[in-house]
Amino acid sequence: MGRGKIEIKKIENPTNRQVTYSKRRTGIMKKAKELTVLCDAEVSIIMFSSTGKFSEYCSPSTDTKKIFDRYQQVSGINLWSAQYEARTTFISEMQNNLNHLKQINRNLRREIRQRMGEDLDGMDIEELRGLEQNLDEALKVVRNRKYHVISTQTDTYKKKLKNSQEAHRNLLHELEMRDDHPVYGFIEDEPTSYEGALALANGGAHMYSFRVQPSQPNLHGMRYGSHDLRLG
Amino acid sequence: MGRGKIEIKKIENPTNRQVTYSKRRTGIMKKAKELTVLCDAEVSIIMFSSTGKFSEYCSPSTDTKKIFDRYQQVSGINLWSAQYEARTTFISEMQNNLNHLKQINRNLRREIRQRMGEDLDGMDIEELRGLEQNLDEALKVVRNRKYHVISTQTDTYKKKLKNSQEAHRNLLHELEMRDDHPVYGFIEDEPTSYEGALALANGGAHMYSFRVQPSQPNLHGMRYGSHDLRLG
DNA sequence: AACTATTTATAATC
DNA sequence: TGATTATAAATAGTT
Repeated sequence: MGRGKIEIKKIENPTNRQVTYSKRRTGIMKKAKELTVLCDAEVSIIMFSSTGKFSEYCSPSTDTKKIFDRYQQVSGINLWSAQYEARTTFISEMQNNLNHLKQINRNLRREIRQRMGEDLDGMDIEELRGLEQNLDEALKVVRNRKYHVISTQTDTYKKKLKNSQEAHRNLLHELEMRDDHPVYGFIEDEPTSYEGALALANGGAHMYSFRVQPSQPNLHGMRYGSHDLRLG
Repeated sequence: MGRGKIEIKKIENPTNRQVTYSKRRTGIMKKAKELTVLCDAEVSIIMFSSTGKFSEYCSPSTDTKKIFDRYQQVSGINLWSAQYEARTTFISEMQNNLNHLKQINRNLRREIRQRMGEDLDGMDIEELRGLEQNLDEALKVVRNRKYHVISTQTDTYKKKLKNSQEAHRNLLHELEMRDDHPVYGFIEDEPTSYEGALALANGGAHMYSFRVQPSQPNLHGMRYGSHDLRLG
């Protein structure tokens, strides 16, 4: 339609091509609008000119995204299904892992409660006897360990004290040699015997202050008693 | 264009609407093809009629997916981000939950190991003392429970035995009364005393066979000893 | 689905 | 670019 008929093939003159693109683009968009209104249709048009210029039309009742979703459903072409479905699988597997872990944690908690003498109602004699023996053995090991730690710490303390005393004596000696001034002796204000340390360890105050760094900060402060751990 | 001018508004007659849709759809598709060829453009058209019929056109040099990808880049609109990113967030949160659960799992296992007298190296005297006391108390509770269960079972057993004996006597009595035949007396082949049952419970054979149904089947068989639980 | 009178789109031109 | 216009193309109403 126009002053003359044209052959439908690429317009080589870039200016002409651009002009025609502009005119025909307007025409298509107008037609799309008319179709939308006249026929109550949903239409999405996306186009790029040869120079990369982008234009779109979308019927007002919807948006490009909805058209896109519907397109996928109808066409069966799933444009991002590969990634999407991979994720669905992944999520499903994670969900299973999560549930499995929760179950395991519940069991572990129950075991701890039983090891604390709680929740024993469901146990038969065999199980109770097994638990009793296990606790008995553990108690012995823990006691031995405690005594071992106490004696080690006492030894270390004695050694340090001895070194300190010696250093003090040497200092005194040096001072006496140099200035001939009399100086007060070393004063003991801590128990040095193993027995003393043991007594304190069984109920006394905080004699030893070098605490081991807790390796599980989120459990610290509620070990051997409280089990109010969230999540599972 | 046609026999008469028409107003651009929805065609109420469904048949007319469908006919017009069909004619104009053909027209737009033809225009799109011409535009593609004449102007070397990329065009994507997706449309749905009011009856839900789907049609599409895409310039042959490309495909709808590429057009959409390009559309996303140019428009900045992310066509699938909403669902996709929601999943990303969800996965991330699950990952955190999983890690948290794993950490809790490790802590619970460590506590069990320590309650079994293992893995005590990192514990200071305060902690060891706390554990020792806790084990000691638990042991007492478990022992009491065990004795309680044993005595209850023994009582039940005694009661059953008594009933059985009585039934037997009654039967004998009835027989004697009826036929005047001499019959062998009741034979005891199980210990009936509390002391006997206790002795067995502390190391003997499986006298009591009524086992409680395990409420954690996946832990059954490795309680109080093995902790080879997977996952975490 | 074919026809055709008419409207509409647009190629060439300014 | 934008307006004009002669003409090709599209299509509304009809068969």
